[in-house]
Amino acid sequence: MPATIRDVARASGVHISTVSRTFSAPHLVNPETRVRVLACAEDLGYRPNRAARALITGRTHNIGLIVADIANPFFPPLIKAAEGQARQRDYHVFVADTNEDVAAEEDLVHALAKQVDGVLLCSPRMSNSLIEQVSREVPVVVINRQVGGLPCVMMDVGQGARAAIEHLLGLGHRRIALLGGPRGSWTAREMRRAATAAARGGGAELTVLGPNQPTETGGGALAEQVRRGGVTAVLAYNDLMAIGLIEGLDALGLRVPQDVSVVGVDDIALSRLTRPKLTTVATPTAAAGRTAVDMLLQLDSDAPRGARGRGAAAGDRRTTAQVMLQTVLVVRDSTGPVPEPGRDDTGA
Amino acid sequence: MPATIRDVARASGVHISTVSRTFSAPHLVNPETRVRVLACAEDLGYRPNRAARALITGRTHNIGLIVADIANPFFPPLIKAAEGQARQRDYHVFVADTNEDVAAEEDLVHALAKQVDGVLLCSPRMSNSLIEQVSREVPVVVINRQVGGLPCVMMDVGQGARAAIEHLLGLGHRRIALLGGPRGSWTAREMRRAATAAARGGGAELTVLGPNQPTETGGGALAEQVRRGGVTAVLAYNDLMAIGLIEGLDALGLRVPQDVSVVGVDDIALSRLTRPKLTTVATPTAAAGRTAVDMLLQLDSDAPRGARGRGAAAGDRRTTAQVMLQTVLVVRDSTGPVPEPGRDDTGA
DNA sequence: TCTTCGGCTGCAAACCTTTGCAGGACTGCA
DNA sequence: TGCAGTCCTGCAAAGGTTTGCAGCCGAAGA
Repeated sequence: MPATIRDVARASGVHISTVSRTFSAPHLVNPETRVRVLACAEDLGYRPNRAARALITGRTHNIGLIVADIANPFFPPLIKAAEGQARQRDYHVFVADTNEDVAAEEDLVHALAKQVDGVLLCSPRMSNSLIEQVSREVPVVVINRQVGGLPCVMMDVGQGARAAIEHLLGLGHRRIALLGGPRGSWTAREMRRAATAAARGGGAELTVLGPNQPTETGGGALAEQVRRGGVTAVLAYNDLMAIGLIEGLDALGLRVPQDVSVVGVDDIALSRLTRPKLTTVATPTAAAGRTAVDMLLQLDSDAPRGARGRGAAAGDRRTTAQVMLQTVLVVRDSTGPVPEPGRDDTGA
Repeated sequence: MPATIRDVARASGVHISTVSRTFSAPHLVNPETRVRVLACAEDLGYRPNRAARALITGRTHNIGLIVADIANPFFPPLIKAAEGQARQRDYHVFVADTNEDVAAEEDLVHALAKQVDGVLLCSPRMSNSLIEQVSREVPVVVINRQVGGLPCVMMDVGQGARAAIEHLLGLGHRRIALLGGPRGSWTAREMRRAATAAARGGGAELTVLGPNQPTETGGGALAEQVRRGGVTAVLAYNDLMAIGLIEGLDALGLRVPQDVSVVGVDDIALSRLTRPKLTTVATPTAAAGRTAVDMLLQLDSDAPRGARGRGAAAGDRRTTAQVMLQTVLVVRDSTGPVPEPGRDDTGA
């Protein structure tokens, strides 16, 4: 049923190669012929078969986007932005969810490799060496992690963590807890490094709790530890954990921000809707998605287009762009001045 | 660089067709040969090229998933479930976002048509006739809408709305508002129909406000109208609007549920995290995603597999499955008994 | 010993495009 | 009139795979 290039050729009385050129190199075909072909194509509802085209050009005009958990509210804005940017450039995007599983992650990129011109890896959990290995099979741009010389786009959570700690210091807090993220997360390491340094610089004590599941439940589970630790402020790995923690503290009878200040990271839509509204480090997720797509497509057009097969597939011109996006601290209602000493479990 | 079937054939000393069969019809090849071929394939890192396979089989093993807005928290759980189900069946999924735009929606399904075995249309904004038209080009399963005889999976918001209204009636409310959804939404119509009937049955008065943008802002904008209307309870088109409304009411000095009861629809993760926790009609979005994928794949395997080209592409065996998923009312903290009469703007 | 059959493998066409090469029709110039 | 050059078009190979058909080999039955 679907019309092929041959049907159009027959209908318009030209050779298939002319039809092909009408679409892929219009300047090579006589204007009159072109309009005739276009008219027939329109009539028959012809659309070039991308798979067949990919077979010979080596360009699929698809990209893959691999994330740890689609339902984690951090990702949808990124996915949306990436998809929009890609489509504007006439690319379609495969979205895949690894469920935070390393093996699934690897399988996925292999499975997708032949079908895409490149893959976006969001907050991958794979080891660096594994990532480098798969990057030899298919062009890769990494989001939210720095791995070797691979192109990547990061959000400066280090700076964000520092700003958050300084904000807390400014409110008088000196005993602060950091709710760590998942094992193997680059972001988690960066935050820890920066937060520790900032706390030390401000003469405060920072205790690290974790690693943890980066979810609401993961945050809630730490409420008891936070209470026992006697800290007056908490920086959480992300907003979800911060919100979970606030819930948990509430259940223990601790109020935010009167008893404990809490700051999150990401500024997901949700953080504006909870009560208290969450103080958080806003990460430019949409910009990251767009930038990553641009980088990937750039990489792609730099690649040796004609040299298919054995050609120097990669390595020649390693575009080693690594961009760092700025974060900004958004102060809302979940942080406040350190409580007066003399409370049950806060005193020295 | 990537190994082809030919490389494997050469390495294992058999014809390419034998390699092909090793993968797609293993029982046709001698066990010894098979292990040898498999070993060579493994060695060379060979993976069948799906595009080439698609070219001849007519099956891409891809599906398309078209949603109005990836960032709307209603969709991610559905996307996640659909993607998981698809991949389990060895399908990859294209996700595309229409930004609530009808034209984009149509373009998208045409653009995707050649590259997928079927398309999932989530809460489409296209007209019925347009949907039926595109469904002749590519198999379609519609989610959250009933259109002609097309296969679809719906969530019973009618029943949900009825349950919500009955819950409110039970709490003594007799003046209730319905916050309508976007124009052209099937769900919105169903809710309205059911809610009106239920209210009338219970001797209550139901005023419909809308249509509206199905967002937090859309809900917030109605706070003033709700106050002026003097209603004691509100059923919102979805949780986002309900939450926005609660915010708006709060700004006007009205407390939920003491002054006004609010019920949402969807039970997005968010609704458990706001204060007060939202009473809402839970819709089985994940189940809907999985079911829709199953239906699409079923459709696909029913189709005349061999008869490519002119064959009876559709129409023969219209699998007209239309499944309706149950919803359930989740009572939390945003609904309560009707306030005592005598308050400023509630009295008759 | 001859046939038959089953199990396995090779052959080649087909799927739909793109693209280097060559050829045809024309134009303009000498 | 002849020639070079330009524009356009057709030819055919190529890309990686599947699959109907035919052929080979060996075993079983007669």
